[in-house]
Amino acid sequence: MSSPTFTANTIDFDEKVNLFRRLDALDDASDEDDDLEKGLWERERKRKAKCRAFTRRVDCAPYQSAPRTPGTVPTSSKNTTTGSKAVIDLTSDEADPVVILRTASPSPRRNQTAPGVIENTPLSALSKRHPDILHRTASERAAATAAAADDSFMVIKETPIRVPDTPARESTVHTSIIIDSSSVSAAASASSNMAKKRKRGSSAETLKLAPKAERIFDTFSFFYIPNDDIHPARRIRIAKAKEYGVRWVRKVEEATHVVVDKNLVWKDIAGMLGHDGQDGGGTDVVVVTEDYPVDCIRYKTTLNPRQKLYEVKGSPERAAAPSTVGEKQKEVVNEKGLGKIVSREDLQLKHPPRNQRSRLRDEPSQATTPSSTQEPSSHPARALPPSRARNPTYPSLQRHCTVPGRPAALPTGAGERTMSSPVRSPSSPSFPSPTRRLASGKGTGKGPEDELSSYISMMQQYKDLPLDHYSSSDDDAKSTITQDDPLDSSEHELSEGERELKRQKVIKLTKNKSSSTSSMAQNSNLAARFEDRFSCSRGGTKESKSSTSNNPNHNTIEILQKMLDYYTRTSDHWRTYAYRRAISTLRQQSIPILTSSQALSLPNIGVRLADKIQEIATTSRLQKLDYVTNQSSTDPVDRATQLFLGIYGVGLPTAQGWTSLGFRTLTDLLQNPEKARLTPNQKLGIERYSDLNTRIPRREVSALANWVVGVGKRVDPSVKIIVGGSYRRGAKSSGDVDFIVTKEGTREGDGKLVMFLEELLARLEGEGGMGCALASLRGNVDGKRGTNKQRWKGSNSGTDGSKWHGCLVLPEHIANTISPPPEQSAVATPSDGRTSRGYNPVFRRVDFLLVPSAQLGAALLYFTGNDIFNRSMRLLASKKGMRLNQRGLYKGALRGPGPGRENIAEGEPVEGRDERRIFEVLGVGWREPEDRWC
DNA sequence: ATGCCAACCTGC
DNA sequence: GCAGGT
DNA sequence: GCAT
Ligand SMILES: Cc1cn([C@H]2C[C@H](O)[C@@H](COP(=O)(O)OP(=O)(O)OP(=O)(O)O)O2)c(=O)[nH]c1=O
Ligand SMILES: [Mg+2]
Repeated sequence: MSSPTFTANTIDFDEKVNLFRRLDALDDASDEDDDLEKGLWERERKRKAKCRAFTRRVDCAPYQSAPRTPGTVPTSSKNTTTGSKAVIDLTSDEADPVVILRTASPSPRRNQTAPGVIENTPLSALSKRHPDILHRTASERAAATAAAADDSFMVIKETPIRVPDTPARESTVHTSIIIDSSSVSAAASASSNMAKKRKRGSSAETLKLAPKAERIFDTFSFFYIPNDDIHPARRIRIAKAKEYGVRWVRKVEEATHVVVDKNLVWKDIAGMLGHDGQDGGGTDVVVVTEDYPVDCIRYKTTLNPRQKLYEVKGSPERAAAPSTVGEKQKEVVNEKGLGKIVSREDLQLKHPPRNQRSRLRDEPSQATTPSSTQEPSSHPARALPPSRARNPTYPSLQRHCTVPGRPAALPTGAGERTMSSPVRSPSSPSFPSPTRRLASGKGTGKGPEDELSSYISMMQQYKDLPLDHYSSSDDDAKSTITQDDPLDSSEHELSEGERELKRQKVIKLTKNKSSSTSSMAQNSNLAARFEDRFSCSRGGTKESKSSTSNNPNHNTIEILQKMLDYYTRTSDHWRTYAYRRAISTLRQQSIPILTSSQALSLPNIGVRLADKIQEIATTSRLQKLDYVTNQSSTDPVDRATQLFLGIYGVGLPTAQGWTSLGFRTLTDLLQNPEKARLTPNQKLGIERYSDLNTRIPRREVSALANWVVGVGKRVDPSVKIIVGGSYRRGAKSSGDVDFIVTKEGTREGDGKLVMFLEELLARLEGEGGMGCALASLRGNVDGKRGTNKQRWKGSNSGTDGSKWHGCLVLPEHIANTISPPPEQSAVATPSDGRTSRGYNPVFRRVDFLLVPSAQLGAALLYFTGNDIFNRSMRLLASKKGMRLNQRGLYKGALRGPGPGRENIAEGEPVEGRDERRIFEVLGVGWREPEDRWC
C-alpha cells in the first residue's frame, strides 16, 4: 500500500474524509477484502466495501479506475448543519455521553402532543393514548403517516471508487501448491517422529483400553486410508485410537469415520468412498484427516469432525484449493526448537512453527534432575521463527518490530523514542525464565509445574504424534532406552532425541511426584483441557475487570481494551476478534509483560500488538489510541459519527450515510426527514437519546423489577419473572432490564405466555409506567418466511413470539420508594416535559423473554450473558459438535462446513431445562452469574 | 493467501 | 437480504 | 488483528 501523504499534525480538518480512512492509512492494515463466505461474513464484506466507497481511499490505487480528488466528496448539505447543535458531554462518568439538544428555534419542543415529543414516533403515539400502545410495534403505529418516498439518501453510493473487490484471487490455486509443500513437510517430519517412536510403541501392541469413561471412540469405527498399519506412524495412531474404544474396520461401509493420511488429497481417496465418491460423501460417513482422532484424544472429547481443520485437502464441499500431491516435498528440516522448558501456564509461549530451521543443536543435558533443564536451549529466541528472533537485550533491534508500513510521518513516534532509549536494563531480559527456573526447586510444587507445562507445549507443537498419556512405567523405562533411533532423516535426529529426552524427563518427574496413580489422571493434569481454552471457562468477575484489579498488566489491558472498544465501534470484526484474544492471553499472565519480544512469544500476540504492548508498558500511553481518541472528539465528522452511533437503532452504515449527507447534529436529522429517513425506532432513539444512553443504577433496576414482578403476580401468580442480564451478574448498573418470563407447563407454541405478557404490559401502563414497544413478538406467525433456514430457526414455530423489546418508565410512586431518590429533576422547569412537580421520567430499555418451562435453563444461560461469555460457550459447543442457543443444548448438530453454514441437522436436544446441566454436558465447570464477565 | 466466526430475532 | 438488536 |  502506498504510503499516505499526510502527517498527523497537518490534517486538514475540513476535509470531508472520515476517521476510518485515516485510520486505515495510519494503520497500513492490509484489509482483508475477500471473504468468500456468505451470510454474516458476506455482509461484512459488503459493508467494508461500502465503507471504503464512502471513504474513497486514494491510496490503494492499483484497482481503482479513477481516483477522485478530495474535493469531490459530496458536501451535499452544509446548509443542514446550521441552526442547531448537539453537544456531547464526555465528562460524565461511565462514558455515557449526555447529549444536550440545543436548537436555534425558540420552541423546539412544540406541537400538540406532549412537550418534547416528536411526531411519528412511538412516544408520540403513546402520548396520544393509543389503547394498545404497548402491543403494537412502532412502525405499525406510525404507518398512517408514513413518510413519502424520496430520493435515496445514499448519495455517495454512486461515487463508485471501484473497491478492490476481489483482487487477483485466481492465483490461489497455484499458490496453494506451495502452501502444500509446507504442510507436506510438516507431515513428513511428523511421520519421521513416528518412526522414531515405533520401537517403543511396539511394546504397546498389547492393547489396553482406557477407562470406560475415557473411551471417547466407543461408538466409532474408523476406516483408515491407507487402511493398514504398515506405516509406523499410522500403526501407533490406530493403536491409540483403539485404546479409546474405536473399532478398526476393513470396509468403508462399516465405518463411521474415514481417517485419511495427510499426504493424500481428496481425489486420491474419492474413489474409495464408494459410489458417491464425488458427491460429497452422501452416506453418513465422515471424512477427516488423521489429525482428528489425535486431537480428540488430546482433548478427551469427541470434537466436531466437520471443522475445516480436519478437512481433507481438495474436498468438494468447500472448494478447497485443489492441489496435486505435494511432490515438491522439501527436505525435512531440523525441527528441534522448543527451547522453552519453563513455560508455565500463565507464561505460555507461542507454539514455534513446525518447520523451524533452528540450527542450534545444544546437546541436551543428560541429568535427570529438573534443574538440569537449564541448558541454553531454553532461550526464548529459540522458540521464535528466525525472522522474528532478536536479541532481546538490544533495544535497537526493536526496530525490527516496527511495522513496515508505519508512516514515518507519525509525529515523534513514541515507539521509536522508547526503543532508542535504554529503557530496558540488561537485568531485565525479555524472557524471565532463568529466574523462574531457579526458583523451581525440584521438591517444590512449582518446579514440576513448569516442567509439566513445557510438556504441554511440546504436546501442542507435536500434536501429530500420539503421546503416551497413560503409558505404564514399563513403557517409559523402555522408551528411555530406545530414545534415539537414527533410522530416518539424520539431520534432525538429535533434536528429536532432545525432545524425546525432555519429554521423558517430564514423565519421570511426574511419576515421582504423583506416584503413578491412574495414568489417566496424570493425563488430565498434563493436558490442558480443551474447555480451558475458552474464555467461558476462565474466571471473570466484574471486579477482575475493574481498575482495582491487581493484574500485573492491568494498565496495558485497559488501554488495549479501549482500542478494542474503538474497533468495535468501527465494526472491524476481525481486528476486534484479534484484540479480544490478545487481551485474553495478556490477562492470564502473572508477570508484567514489558517488552515486545516478551509479548511476541505469547500466543495470539503478533508484531503489531507486541509493539503496542511495549509502548504502553514503557510510556503508559498508546499513540494510536490518543490519536483516534483525539480524532473522534475533534473532527466534526467523527464527532457526528459517534453521536449518531449513540442513537438506538443506528449502526455504522447508517451513521456514515448521514455524515456523508452532511448531517452533524441530531436536529439535522430531525429537520431533514426526507433525506435522513428515520425509522420510528430511530426517532425514539433521538428523542430519548439521553435516556437510552443512561445506565440504570442497580437499586433502580431492583425497584423496577419489583414493580414488574408484583404486577405480574397479580396477573398470574404462577408465572415466574426472573431478572437476568447484567443485573443477575451483579452489576452495579445496567444498560437495560432483562426479564425472563416463564411458567411451569408452558410449551412451545401455546400462546399462554404471550397472553400473559400482553396483560402485564397493559397493567404496567395503567400504573403509570408509560412505555412503548420497539420490537414486538412476531413469532413467525405469518408464513411470509418459508425458507428452509428460516423454518429451522423458527423451530419455535407457530405463534410463539419469544421476545418483547421496548421501553418502560418507572412510575413516580415507585421511584419515590428508592432510598436515595433518583434525582428530582435538577432543573425543575415545568415546561420541560416533566410530568409534574419534579419527577423526571426516564425511559428505560426493557426486554422480556418468554420461555417455555423446558427451556428455562438455556434461557437463563442466554439472558444472563454476558455476550462474550455466551459466544464462548456456543463456540465451545460447536467445536464439540453440539449447538447451544437460547432454547437448549443440542447434540449432533451439523452446521454445514461450507460458507453457507446451513444447518444440516438440527441435532437432538440434550438439555434445556437445567442451566447447571448444560455446563456439565459441555464440560465446563459451573460458573455463578457473577463470574460470567468475560 | 486465507481462515478466524454465536445464534438467533425483528423491521424495512 | 441488509441493518440493527439481544 | 493473529496464525497458518
Ligand atoms: C448484546 C447481546 C446480549 N446477549 C445476551 C447476554 C446478555 O447478558 C443478555 C442481555 O443483553 P444486554 O442487556 O444487551 O446485555 P447485559 O444485560 O449483559 O448488559 P447491559 O444490559 O448492562 O448493557 O443477552 C447475547 O447473547 N448476545 C448479544 O450480542
Ligand atoms: Mg441487560
